[in-house]
Amino acid sequence: MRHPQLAELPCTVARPAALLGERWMLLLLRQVFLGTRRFEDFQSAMDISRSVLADRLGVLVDEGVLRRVPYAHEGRTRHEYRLTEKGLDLYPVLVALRTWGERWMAPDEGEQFSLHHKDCGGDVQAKVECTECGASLTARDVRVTPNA
Amino acid sequence: MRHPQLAELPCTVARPAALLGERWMLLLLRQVFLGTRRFEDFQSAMDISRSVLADRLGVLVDEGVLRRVPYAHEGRTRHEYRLTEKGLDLYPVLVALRTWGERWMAPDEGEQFSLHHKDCGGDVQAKVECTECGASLTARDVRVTPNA
DNA sequence: CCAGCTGGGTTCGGAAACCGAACTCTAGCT
DNA sequence: AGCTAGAGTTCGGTTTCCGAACCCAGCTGG
Repeated sequence: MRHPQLAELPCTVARPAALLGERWMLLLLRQVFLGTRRFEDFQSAMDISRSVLADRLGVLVDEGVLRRVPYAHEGRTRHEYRLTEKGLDLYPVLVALRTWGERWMAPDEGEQFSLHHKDCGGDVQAKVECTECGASLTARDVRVTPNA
Repeated sequence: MRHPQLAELPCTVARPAALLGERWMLLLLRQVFLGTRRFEDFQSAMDISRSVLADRLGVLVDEGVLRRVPYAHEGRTRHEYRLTEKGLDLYPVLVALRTWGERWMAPDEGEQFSLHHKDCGGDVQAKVECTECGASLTARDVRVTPNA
């Protein structure tokens, strides 16, 4: 199973994992959520090669995670890449990465940036929750059952 | 910045993203959380080449996400790969992927497997939460501030 | 009106990563 | 001693990635 074919497995973990597990994808999304929108800005922020950057942005646009929006800049039409609804909905994945990174890979210098709830100023964290009883769960609290 | 160097950035999103954004890593972790432990089982479940599988498992062991545990099997010593505490703590990332996949990439056939809270049987979901007020947040509810 | 600059890419040839198949090594079983 | 099975390692050929160079459209300045 070459990697591309994995994306067609009928599994809601494998499919996103195959898409976001491509090199650069998560880094690219991190950058998007930090507010980067333009080709040149991605390129200088991440130091990725132009051809691969063009390719990855294209994939994300094809998948409907980003959309290419024209806008006026100094009297010219330019484009920027913006998150769609589908893309915005990836936020928990990125926050989960950060929550894990904070706990297990924290750099000595402390964080580059902070996240706060706009309304109350509180800290932001990813959690796994039971939709029934509202309990906060770890892997050990969950039972996996294969479907028919 | 070649991809490997990204892992040394002092950023708690970039570092995990560089590790898990390597090809196969997320798929491998999915498999681990589904209960796969042995080399041969990973190989047949994912159809990854043996050399790359050996390499990736090695990286995860070096990073402390997995540990190689000897155990007895039909009177012989064998090894299996098991999640460490650090590895178990990646659960929210995988559940976040699944929550997103369910919403945006669901296959027609329905899910391969279900997740339920052992105690109450309820459904399991990843969420972003404010640790202060407990509100459930989206990307739009969060303010990003660069640190000094 | 033509050269130059800038954002946003595409097109190379060489380097790195990946692949399947074959090989190795260790241990028990016959 | 020979066979089997798990767990890798090695090897030659194919993809994918990279940096650098090139392309194109639309101002700007001379």
